Parts: sequence; structure tokens; C-alpha cells
Amino acid sequence: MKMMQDETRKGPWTEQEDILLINFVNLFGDRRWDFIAKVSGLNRTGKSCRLRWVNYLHPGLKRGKMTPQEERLVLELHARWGNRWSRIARKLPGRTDNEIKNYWRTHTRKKAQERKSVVSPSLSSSNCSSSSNITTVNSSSPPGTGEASFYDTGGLEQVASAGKNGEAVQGGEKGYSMDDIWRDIENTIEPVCDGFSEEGCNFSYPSLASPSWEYRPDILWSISGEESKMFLPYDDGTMLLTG
DNA sequence: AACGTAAGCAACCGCGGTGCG
DNA sequence: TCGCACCGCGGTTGCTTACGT
Repeated sequence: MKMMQDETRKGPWTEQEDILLINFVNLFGDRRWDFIAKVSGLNRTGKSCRLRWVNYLHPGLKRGKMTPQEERLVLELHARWGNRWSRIARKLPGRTDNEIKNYWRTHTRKKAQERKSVVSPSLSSSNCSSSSNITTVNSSSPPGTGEASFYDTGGLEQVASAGKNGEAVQGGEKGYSMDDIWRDIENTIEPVCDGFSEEGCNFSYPSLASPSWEYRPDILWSISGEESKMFLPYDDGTMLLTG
């Protein structure tokens, strides 16, 4: 990892970055992303930090395949609200808008294919030239076109609950999984999630951005840009407070 | 066993909304 | 009241992994 302090890093997050971010969110809460981005020395944008937190690092996130109940809920809510992913996500504790969005995309694509094969098994290419709008919702199709056709399918029919890999182990964290990281965190930090059971920890309040641990102004020490140097991340992700 | 394709997931981008000076 | 900075959302893209031939 090259340390060009000036350029903003992009692309996949490393474990060390994750740990660093977790630490800083613990300290400052999960709202002041720009501040955290600067102070942490991550060389990431606030946006990027927020996204990483919300979609991957937030405690209480469920991992793995959607349950049939969740799938049904997604379909129902999507039928009702359309692409209001964050809104839908609030009704699914532990699921993120991104996750639901991705799920929907996959589901939609699958559906499109199923339909295509049902509607025109042998029709193949005869006269569907101009009116074949059901559609392959592929990535290049403009949003809305193909999608709308699913709103009215009564899309509630069972999703082939078959996904490919049941586990959806994200990102191939080799050696040091998120579970490990969280185990570490739990051992070292006390998240102020009290009273939050797995399900109590739902994010019904405005979006995942809600702090799952208290914002602690008392430990905010009024850090300025310069003072951020006080934090020197060790290689193993722990923090050294200097100064 | 190798190759091609599809599916799934993580991350980025752009835009609109909101709060603050 | 206006302008600016930041945050959050939805859309899109790119990469990795799984599967089929």
C-alpha cells in the first residue's frame, strides 16, 4: 500500500482500513463522515466511508441469503413504493438499501429470463422484433422500462429460493473475517447497543446511519485537522494515541 | 482441465435535499 | 436570503466467484 497522503483512495477496502474506520466511528459516531474521513487519515472520501460503514461494517447487519420472508417483504414493499430502496431497507432490519437493490436486480433479471422462456419458448426470434419489451432487464436497459413490467406481475410469486451459493460469504475475507473483526471489537469496545437485540437493533429510525453507539462529545476532544496526527494506526489496525 | 458466461456483490458517481454561516 | 458544504439516495459499473459446456 503506497502512502500517497494526498490522493483519495478508491476501490476495495482493506481489513486495516475497515478496522480504522470502525475505531473512528466508535469515537465520533456515524454521522460526521467528512470529519471522520479527514481525521482518520484513511484517504477516503466521507462518502466512501459512510458507504463502507452502512453497507458492510455496521453492527447488526445480516449477512447471507435473504429469507423467504424477507424476499416476500421486498417484493411487497417494492410493489408499493417502487425503487425507494432506503425506505424498503428500513423495514428489513439488518439489510441495507444496497443489498436490497442488488437483490432486486438479480431477482428482476431472473424473472425476466423466466418470463422470456415461458412467454416465448419457441417464439425465439420470429416476430418479437419490435414488441419484445418484457425484457431483459439487463444493465444497459434504461431504468424503469423493464422494471415497470414487474410491478404488475404481482411479483409476489415465490422467488426461486434457490440461489446459487447459500452462504454469500462476502468478499473472501481470508484469514481475518468480519466475524473475527467484530469479535475483536466486542472484546475491546462496548457498543452502546444496549437493549438492542439482534432484532431490536433494527434500523427503523432514519436509515442505517443512525448511530448504534452513542455519540460521545465528551471524548470528542475537539480534534482539528492537525491533531488527527495523534492517531497512528498500527499495522494490525489498533490505534496509537500520540501527543 | 480449460474456457466462457452468468450471477452476486462491493463500490463509485451524480444529483437533490438539508442545515448552517 | 443566498451560497456553501455535507449527507443520503438511487443508478450504474466493475470485479470476483460459481456454474455450465
